[in-house]
Amino acid sequence: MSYDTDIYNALRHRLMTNGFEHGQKVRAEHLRIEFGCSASTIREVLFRLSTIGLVEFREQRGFRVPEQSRALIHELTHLRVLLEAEGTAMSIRRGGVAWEARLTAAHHQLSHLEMRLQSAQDTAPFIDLWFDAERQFHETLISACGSDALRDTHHQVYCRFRQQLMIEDRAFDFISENIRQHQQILDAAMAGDEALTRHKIHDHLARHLMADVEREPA
Amino acid sequence: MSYDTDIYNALRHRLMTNGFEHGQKVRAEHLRIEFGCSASTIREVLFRLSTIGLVEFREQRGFRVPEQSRALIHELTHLRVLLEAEGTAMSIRRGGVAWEARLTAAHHQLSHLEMRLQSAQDTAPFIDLWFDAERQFHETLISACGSDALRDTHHQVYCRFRQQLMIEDRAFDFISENIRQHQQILDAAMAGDEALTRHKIHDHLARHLMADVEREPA
DNA sequence: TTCCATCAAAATCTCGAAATTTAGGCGAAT
DNA sequence: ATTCGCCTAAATTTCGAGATTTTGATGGAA
Repeated sequence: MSYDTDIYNALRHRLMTNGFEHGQKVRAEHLRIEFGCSASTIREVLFRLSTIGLVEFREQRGFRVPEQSRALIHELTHLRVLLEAEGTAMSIRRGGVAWEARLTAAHHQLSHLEMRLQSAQDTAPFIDLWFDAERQFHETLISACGSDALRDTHHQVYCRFRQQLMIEDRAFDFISENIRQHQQILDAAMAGDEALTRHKIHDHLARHLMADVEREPA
Repeated sequence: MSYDTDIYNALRHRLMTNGFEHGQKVRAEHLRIEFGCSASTIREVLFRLSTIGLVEFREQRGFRVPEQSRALIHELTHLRVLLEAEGTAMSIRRGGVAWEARLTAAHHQLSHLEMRLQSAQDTAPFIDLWFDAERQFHETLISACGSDALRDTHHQVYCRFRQQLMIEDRAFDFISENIRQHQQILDAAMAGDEALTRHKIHDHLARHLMADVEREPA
């Protein structure tokens, strides 16, 4: 793994989790010192990240983290539904036992984590683990779709989605509903029911579309 | 427009049309001389292009244009159908008169060009114009979808698709069928029939999925 | 107080060169 | 004739400096 790529991955991960505030400026100069490399190297990496939308570039004004936007979360959720539903349907057709095994394994990990979350006093130490497990489950869903282009596209959308969502305090408020929905997706997929699986994926992601409605009355 | 961005757009355009051969190495050193800038600047641009898949980066071995792959064309076509059908359906719901006007205009331009193509002796001078007009028509279809994220994603997929397809000798073999299909898409969209529009978009792009079957018997 | 010009500090942007790595040719040994 | 290792040329990667631009603060005028 090259130097460039290391920094690229490190920054991408930080941008997807909680390393930066929305709208905050990304100071290439500071990162240069932190990573101990030249400004050009940082600049390269930031340009790469700007191409997929994880940072915004403005001429002569450097890079900054995109503002959080309810509208953008909607758009990215919509794309996720589109890509994940299609990718999962393709996986059901092409997948086979190996895929079913991977999916069951991913769900088991996630499920196990969510169970522990329900009874935990302090959810903080689980946050990173849960996000990883959730990502793993959703990526496994589409992993047998046979289209690298679809997986790549989904990955980009997913990164931006995760960045927009960041860590919400209410992340685990609906954990029991999450457990139920993940189980339903798994069941439908294992039963080979494409239509039902699409439907359940839509339902699962739709909560991000509902957020506005929830808040309106408050 | 910044220097960086100029070079980015120039190279992207060249990669999408016929500036490079598939699999050919992209020599940063040569481009540096051609564009009269430093190696770092070229490198930045190439990294950006690699993030969306227009060039491939291999550590210590520079950048190269992706190989042409029938499978990849299939995958990108599939994504185009997914994104364009959805985006157009949204445009039908949200778009209004302004969008209908834009779409009619784009189709008129394309249609006019295709008519001239049919009767032209030498199609070569029309190629670039036609590709631009076709892109314009398809981008206009989704232009009122209300989702920047969908438009951005479609743009990336479209760039890669165009690069994979490049200029085929047979580009205009089916020009009369193209005219008919574009007209059908326009009619369905103007009639506000989402389902029919989706269907016609699928039919129109499906010819890229059929290419294998066509060639198999030969 | 508010607005605007000026100036200094900090950040961005581009470049050319040095260090590192790959690519390809040449000749010797099997 | 083929293979292997060496050597040179060419390409890459990284860096730090200098030029340019933005940012933020200070001070004077309305």
